[in-house]
Amino acid sequence: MPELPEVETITRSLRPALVGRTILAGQLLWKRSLAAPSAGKFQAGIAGQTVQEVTRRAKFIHLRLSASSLIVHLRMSGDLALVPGKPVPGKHDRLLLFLSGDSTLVFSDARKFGRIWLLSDPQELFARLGPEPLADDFTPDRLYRSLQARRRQLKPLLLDQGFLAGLGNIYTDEALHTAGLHPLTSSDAVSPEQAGALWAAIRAVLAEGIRRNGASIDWVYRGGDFQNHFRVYGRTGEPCPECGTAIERLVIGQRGTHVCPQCQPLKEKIR
DNA sequence: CACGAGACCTGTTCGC
DNA sequence: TGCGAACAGGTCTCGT
Repeated sequence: MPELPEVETITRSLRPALVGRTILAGQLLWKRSLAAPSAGKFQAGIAGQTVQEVTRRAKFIHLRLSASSLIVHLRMSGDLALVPGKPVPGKHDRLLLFLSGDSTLVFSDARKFGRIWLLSDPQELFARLGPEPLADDFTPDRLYRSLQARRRQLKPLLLDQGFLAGLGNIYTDEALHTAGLHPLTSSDAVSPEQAGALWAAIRAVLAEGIRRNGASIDWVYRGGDFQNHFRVYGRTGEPCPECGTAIERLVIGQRGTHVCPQCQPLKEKIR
C-alpha cells in the first residue's frame, strides 16, 4: 500500500502514541523481515530502549531510540500499528514489539517484502536517497537540472529512489498526468517549463494524498480516501477527468502505467 | 549508463 | 463452479 503519503499518514498516527515508550522485548515471527542485524543482536539491542522521535524519510519510518535507530520499510503490503495489550500474533504478523504502558507495536506484512533494520547510524540507509520531494531544497530548477543530467524514461526515473525519494507507482502516474507529460518521455527532452509543471504536480499530488490520509486499496485499509480521487491510476478505459478520452494502460519498466493519450502526448520518437 | 527480466511472497481478481 | 493466469502500492540483482 505505501508510498510517501501513506507512510507519512502512518508516521503521524504513531508519533504521539510511541514517543516516550520503552521497548521491553521483541518477538520476531518471520526471520527475513529483519534485514539487520542478526536476530540475536536485534533482541539484545532493542530491549530497554526508549522511543525519542518518530519521523519519515522517503518511504522509511524512522524510530529514533535512546541508543540506535529502528527503521521500517513497508514495501508492498507492510503495515505498522499500535495495539493495546499483548495480542496473539495474527497470520500476517512478522514482528511484535512489546512496549511499556501495556501496548504492542505490530509489524504485519502479508507478502513478506517489508524490511526492518536496527542501526547505529540511519545514514547507512538514507545516504543513497534522492531529495525529499516536499522539502525546501527540492526546487523546480533542481528538478530540471537533474532531469537534464540523465537520459532516462520519466516513469522509471521518478520511481528511482536515488533520483527522488518517495514516489511510487500511483503518485508517479498521477503526477505525470497532472503535468501533461508522457511517462516514456526522455528526461533530457523536458523543457524548463515542463520541469516546473512536473515539480508542481509532484508536490500537489503528494500534498493531496497526505491531506486525504493516503490511499487505501484492496484489503489494506487505513481510512485514507485518496483512492476515490485518482485521475488515471487504475482507471483504464474510464474517461480522463480533463478531456474525457479513455485512459490507457501501458507497461513501462514492468509496472502498470496509466495515461491519457490526449493530455499526455508522446512527441519524440522512441528509439 | 540505461533497460529488461527475474527474484522475493501471498492474496485477490480475471478470463475461459 | 473450477482453475490457472494475471495482477498488486517496492526494490534488489543480474545480463545485455
